[in-house]
Amino acid sequence: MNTSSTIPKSSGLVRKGAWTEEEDVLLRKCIEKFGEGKWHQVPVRAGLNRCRKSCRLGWLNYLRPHIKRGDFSEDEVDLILRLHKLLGNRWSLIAGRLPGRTANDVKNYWNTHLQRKLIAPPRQEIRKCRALKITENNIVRPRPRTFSNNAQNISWCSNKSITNSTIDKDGSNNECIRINDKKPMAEESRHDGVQWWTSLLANCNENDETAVENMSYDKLPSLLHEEISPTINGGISNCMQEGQTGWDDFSVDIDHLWNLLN
DNA sequence: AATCCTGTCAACCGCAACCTA
DNA sequence: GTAGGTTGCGGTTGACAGGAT
Repeated sequence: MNTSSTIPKSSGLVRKGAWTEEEDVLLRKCIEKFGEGKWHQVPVRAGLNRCRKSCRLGWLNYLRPHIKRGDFSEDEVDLILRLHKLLGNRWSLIAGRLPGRTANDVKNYWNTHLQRKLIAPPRQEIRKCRALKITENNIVRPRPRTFSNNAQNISWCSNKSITNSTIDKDGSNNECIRINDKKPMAEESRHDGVQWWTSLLANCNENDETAVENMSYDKLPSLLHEEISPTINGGISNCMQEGQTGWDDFSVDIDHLWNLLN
């Protein structure tokens, strides 16, 4: 972030481009004083000639405490692969499971290191890949959002009240989520959420139990075939139900997922 | 030594979801 | 119900560094 040597680009009144050390200090002081959030006020409060997005990004990706820099460990890479297989490009969710890593970091790492490996494996491995049976995997795409107190009665996605789901397989062997339209108690719903993850993982493991256990090229093709299922998108909303007010609650379910992954 | 090529990553942009009046 | 404002996400871009030629 501190690349004051670079020539700042400017368009109109709002500064763009790399942040200077001085700007970093101003932003840090502002956040320390007023806390995170209210990003539209941050540029004024901090005395920065930056747009609120730039301020937010600067804080979240670089100035926030405990940001981890440097190479990803094997464990981290393994986890990224597992979660990406499960969640798709939900970088913020994946980053949420990697302490000190930001969504931008994870996304960049995926695009530069992992995606390249997936798309262009070494020639000698291509033949191996072809020989493998390729299975399709559905990707869960929860839409992370913040929820106010008012929002707790709102279904996570805009679908009707979806409360219980099971993973099902139709005749074509495509997995889908069957939504049952009933309203469980809060505890029940959380349990359902855990069950949902459990079922999902069980299904994933059924397809290729060790596909992401060992990061080798001959295991990668199955990761390439990801389909986004809108029904799954609805299904995951089951994880957040009555009495669950936001991602804090959801993270509990993610914790279960985490345990299941390990 | 100069130039080109490629990889990396910080930062920006557009957009959908959400909030509030 | 809705319009305007805000937030956060993911995709993309562009500057820079280092290696190859």
